[in-house]
Amino acid sequence: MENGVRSVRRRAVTLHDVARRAGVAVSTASRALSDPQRVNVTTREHVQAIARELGYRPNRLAQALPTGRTGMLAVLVPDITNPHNFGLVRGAEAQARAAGSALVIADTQGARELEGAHLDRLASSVDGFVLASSRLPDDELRTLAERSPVVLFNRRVEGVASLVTDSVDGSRQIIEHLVALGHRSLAYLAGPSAAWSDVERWRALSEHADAAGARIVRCGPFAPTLDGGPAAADVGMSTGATALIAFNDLLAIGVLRRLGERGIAVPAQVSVVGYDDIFGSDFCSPPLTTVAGPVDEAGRTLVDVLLAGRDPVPAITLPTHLRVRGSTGPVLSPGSGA
Amino acid sequence: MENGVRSVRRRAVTLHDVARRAGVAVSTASRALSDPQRVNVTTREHVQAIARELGYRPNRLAQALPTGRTGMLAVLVPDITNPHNFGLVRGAEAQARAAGSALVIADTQGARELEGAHLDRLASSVDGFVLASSRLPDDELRTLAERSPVVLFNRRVEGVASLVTDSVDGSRQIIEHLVALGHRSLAYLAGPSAAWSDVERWRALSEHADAAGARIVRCGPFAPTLDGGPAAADVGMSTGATALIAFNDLLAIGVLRRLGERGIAVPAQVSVVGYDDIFGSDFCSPPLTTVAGPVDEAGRTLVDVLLAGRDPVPAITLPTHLRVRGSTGPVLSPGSGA
DNA sequence: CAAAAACTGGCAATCGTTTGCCATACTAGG
DNA sequence: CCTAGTATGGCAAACGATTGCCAGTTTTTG
Repeated sequence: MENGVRSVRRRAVTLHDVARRAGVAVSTASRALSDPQRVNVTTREHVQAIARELGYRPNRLAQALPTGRTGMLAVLVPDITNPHNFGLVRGAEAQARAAGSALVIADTQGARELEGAHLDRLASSVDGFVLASSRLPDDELRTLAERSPVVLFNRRVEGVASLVTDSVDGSRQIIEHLVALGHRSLAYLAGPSAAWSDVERWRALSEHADAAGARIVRCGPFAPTLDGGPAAADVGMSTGATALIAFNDLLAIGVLRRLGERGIAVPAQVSVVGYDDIFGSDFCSPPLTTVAGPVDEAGRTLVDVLLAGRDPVPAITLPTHLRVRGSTGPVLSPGSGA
Repeated sequence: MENGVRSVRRRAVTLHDVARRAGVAVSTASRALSDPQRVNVTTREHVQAIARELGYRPNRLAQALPTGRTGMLAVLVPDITNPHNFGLVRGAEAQARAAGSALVIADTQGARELEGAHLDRLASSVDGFVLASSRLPDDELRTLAERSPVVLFNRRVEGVASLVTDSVDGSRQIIEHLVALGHRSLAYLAGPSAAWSDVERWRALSEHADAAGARIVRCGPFAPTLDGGPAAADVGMSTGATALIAFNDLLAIGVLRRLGERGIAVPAQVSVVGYDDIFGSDFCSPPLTTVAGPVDEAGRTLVDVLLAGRDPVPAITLPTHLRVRGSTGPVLSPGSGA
């Protein structure tokens, strides 16, 4: 009856409180709540009723100590600002929530040291890591994976679980598309050289371009942000290429803006392609042709892999497809235009 | 010398290991690391050296249990997808990191129950909550604030720390701007009615419109997303208004797209305004006139407030300003156009 | 009807750290 | 030289759960 106090006290209701009130031992109370069949139905229901009445909420920290399961998953991204990562985070969040876990987000700023610091900092607090576009060297990742569950996104390392969106095939589709439109001289506007996907994309692009008989040059690296656009656009144009392939959409949109400022018509004078199909790439002007991957699904799957454990270490590849929009068009011979 | 094992074992180095190796009690080891002046300089340095040598990392969970400080902050947003929240998260992350804390992100989907569930779930795992656009009733928020540190973003509740971007003043600026352009008939495309800022914005808009002698009608509510755009645009146009004010930029951009599809020229036939100045509002077409606030700063300040404690409960207002872009223009009399 | 099996509930150790308190040793003051 | 005061380090009790093991009490089985 000392119920009406609605007290100012901060102390939360613990299992001890429940046990005392129910007249049983803590161990029994614990089992009544988490291991139902281990305790007599009447006792169990009594304890559960008391717990409900008292508004008992288990202290997750205290639970985590003996069990080793914290119910937290960490997601490390190189740049929270990049809308690309938000699809990932959204998918991961959804799946984590469904599994009763919460998500810790950290921004590594694409810096190896910061990534390591976060890893150290969080190691004891989370059940596993999703590492998006990790910049850590292969062996460090392998070592890490030995001591805690890790799954890589858009990075492949032998022996470590990973999921990539198939940007190799995406690159093929880009080349195919551009060549079909008559482009023979292309420029790749590179992202950070520490990024695995930059290497992958460039490799695939150049191979397929070769195979298709097109010329492609690599410019950069540029900052993979809107702000990287101007520099990339100018360098790209100076190569004389008729199509610019940007490391990602952020850069591509930045390029588009710069071209607009300079009065260069897209796609009449130059075509532009990106990767990721981020928020905004469908309503920038012109809308961007880009390689889309199922990011939400990626987020969900990554969390799944993390929670499922990984005996045959999975190396998943999610398909991509080229979303053709207004930023690419047929190459115009110099005299054919206006 | 059994160092070279580089073992497969997962067990992390604990304080016990350090203490044993250093030949001191755990308590001494603990103090040597966290309360330096409590222990003799030689002992202290010896312990620290051992700790370093063994690569000791304190288990944050175990630390959190007795101290009550977890070093985690939770940020609850109604929609991770909304780029508006990116800025907030980015700012919060930066400040949290600077303070040695990590960030837990949860998506409430604008649903009261889910928000409550997350709150319950995380209460014991975090040092405090940043609640963005909370949908919880005032008294629940007050109760919550009594038992754990809470700071509200874009919501004001007596007795609870809060920070809002001044959308009241932003609304004034919108009206002033539109009226100056000759608009006298306006429509507000409302967001979720459970959203505090929707109420605020509408109140300020209608007051200022009245004062300026303009007519304004309220339509909706609409989903505050790109997908809400078509419905909002169509209803808005049916009112005969010459300017549409959307609850947020997401909705506004959706509206812009719909108007484009319907062949309605912006701003020639109708002007469009949004709130938030999200990523993309500067490169959609036409670029969106919108009320911008310092979101990054907001994120940082929110975390500051949370960590600082709050004796005179702070109620901060951050200034906003209207960023005029291409989506608003002078009202054209029917005959004056083409 | 006795013995074995199955149920229930409790004791106590454990997870890794922090921290109040006590004991010892050493320093300084009178 | 004795006493009061101050470093220094250790013991052990938290923090709030989980869980292995054991002891009673059923129930089942032959």
